[in-house]
Amino acid sequence: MKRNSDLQAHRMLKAAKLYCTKVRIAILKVLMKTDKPLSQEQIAQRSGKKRFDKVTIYRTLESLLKVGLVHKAFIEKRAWHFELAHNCTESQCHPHFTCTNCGSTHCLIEISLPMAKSPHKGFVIHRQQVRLEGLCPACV
Amino acid sequence: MKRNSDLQAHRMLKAAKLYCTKVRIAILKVLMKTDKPLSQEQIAQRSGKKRFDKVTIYRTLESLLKVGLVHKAFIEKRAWHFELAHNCTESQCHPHFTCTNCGSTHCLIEISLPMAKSPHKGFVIHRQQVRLEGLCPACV
DNA sequence: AATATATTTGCAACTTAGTTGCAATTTTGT
DNA sequence: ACAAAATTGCAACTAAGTTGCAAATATATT
Repeated sequence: MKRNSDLQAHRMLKAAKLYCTKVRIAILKVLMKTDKPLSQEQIAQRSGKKRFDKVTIYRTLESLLKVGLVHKAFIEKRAWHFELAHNCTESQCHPHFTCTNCGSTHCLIEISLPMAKSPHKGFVIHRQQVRLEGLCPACV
Repeated sequence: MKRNSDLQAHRMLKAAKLYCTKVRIAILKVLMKTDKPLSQEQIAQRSGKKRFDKVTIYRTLESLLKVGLVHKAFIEKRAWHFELAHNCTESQCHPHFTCTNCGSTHCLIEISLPMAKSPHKGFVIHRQQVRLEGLCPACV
């Protein structure tokens, strides 16, 4: 019995011409169920009792990253965090907010800043990431 | 024979009520001489033949960070990078640009984005960091 | 200048995040 | 069901950063 999210994951992988493997589907489902960027450790914890190897998870995330299905978010506590790439344009994702008090991270999808304009010096800007710090509603 | 930069480092530390130690002065001088954020490894390499212990460097940077003399910049290659806090306002530093081709990082001090406005949800934004990706003049 | 106190430093050992090589397994197209 | 291509899991490793503690240094006081 396949669920909606399974089918959706399948579709995403097919569209990206990636093999539909258990790990990839499991990870996509984990990311579909959350609204926060997750570390490999968090993904491992949430992807079912049969814990996948961390190497596999890293490699899976890398393959999903390469085809643009997920994004890497700024580090908190020195670990990369990943999330589905929905709601993001090619050049800009939503800002990520980290609470300096409790350390939690939130995606502020309501906010978007104008893209930085390249200075005359010959830099070509492709992507922009914004990270915000402050107090979350629970800690204000 | 003390140099200008020594005196300046001394003054900065005095003003911040920190002990004027060799490591702190050496690190401040290293950071004064560069316009890019440096990792502890890079700082170690540049702070003279008598290489300071990395623990010491990390702790020194932390003390400088706490009094606001330096800033931590976004990670590249999974390592924190540090730079003098000059040219930064309380709420926003200049954007950091990383070249996706050669991996070099530049401080784009000419650019500044408007501060993000907090959404109504009760988030209080204190600081904003912007990271840019693209091609540097050498790689265009 | 000598001393007492407070702070900082260096060492060793450890943790955490992420990577590499390779053999075994799984997925896909036929 | 089979072969080719891609993915997975394991073990071992690297790189970044941290902790505890004893020794060394900086500062203020005499």
